[in-house]
Amino acid sequence: MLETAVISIDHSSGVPLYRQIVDQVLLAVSTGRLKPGSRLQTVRQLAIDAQINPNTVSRAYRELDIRGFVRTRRGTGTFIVGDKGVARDEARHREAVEQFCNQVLADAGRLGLSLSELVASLQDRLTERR
Amino acid sequence: MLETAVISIDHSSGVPLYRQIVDQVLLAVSTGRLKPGSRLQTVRQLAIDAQINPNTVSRAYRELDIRGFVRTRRGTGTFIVGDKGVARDEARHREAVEQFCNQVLADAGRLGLSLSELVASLQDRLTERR
DNA sequence: TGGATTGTACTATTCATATAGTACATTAGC
DNA sequence: GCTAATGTACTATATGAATAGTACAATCCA
Repeated sequence: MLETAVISIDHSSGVPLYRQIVDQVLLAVSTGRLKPGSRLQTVRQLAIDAQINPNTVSRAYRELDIRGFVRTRRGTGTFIVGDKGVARDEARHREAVEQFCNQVLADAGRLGLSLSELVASLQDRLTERR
Repeated sequence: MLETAVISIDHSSGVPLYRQIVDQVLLAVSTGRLKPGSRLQTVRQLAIDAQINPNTVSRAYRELDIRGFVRTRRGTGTFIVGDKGVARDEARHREAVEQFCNQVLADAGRLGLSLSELVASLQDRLTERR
């Protein structure tokens, strides 16, 4: 039971749930947060945690399996595959940052927060950190 | 024809198209990129540019109209509304920014994205503007 | 006045997504 | 072998989103 809760679902983002799962696992792999052999949450557990249907989780895991990033075994669980995990993929990582920022901006826009004040606030935290 | 193409659609993001439009307009308003009186692209033009259906654009504009951010007039176009900027509570606003940033940092952390690269990416967008 | 432009309404259709519910298959471990 | 846990298959259903197509309404402008 070493699996960490890497996956969190945003029900209001508009992004398909199964896709949020896939994306987050891929990202976690590319950042090294999930290493080969790491065990994902069980289908049922993630379904409970994220308050979604087990079928939806299963679908996401199956897609990851097909794409070769995880290996799934009935009765056992779903695990990150050994050497598919290629050392941190820089391109993918940059893409992830881009997408994440896009989402942040969209959310901010909805809340009426401006880009400049976000940057300012985040920057403060950068300098604060020692 | 002074409207600038503020809106770009990502067909592969999973985010509903009409929602991308709404979000981007809100963001552009909050950053001052779109000012009161600015004219949005026409329904048909944006539909062509973004390669989507005019109905989808219309739906987005209608939502923005209902929420009071734009004013739409047949035969004329769709324009950013004057003072939706409501005199705002600065303290409350700063608090909102703080909370939002906390959430962003939590999400980023879970995904394995560092604060510094986020700030860098967001900063790029600040200077990109024109 | 008349035509061009703009946004809207409406119906129908297609597709993806998510869900519920049930049953089953595989594996681990006692 | 038995049981619990795991993932899977299947059917059915509901909903949202996007599209196509057509017609219409309001406005502007020459």
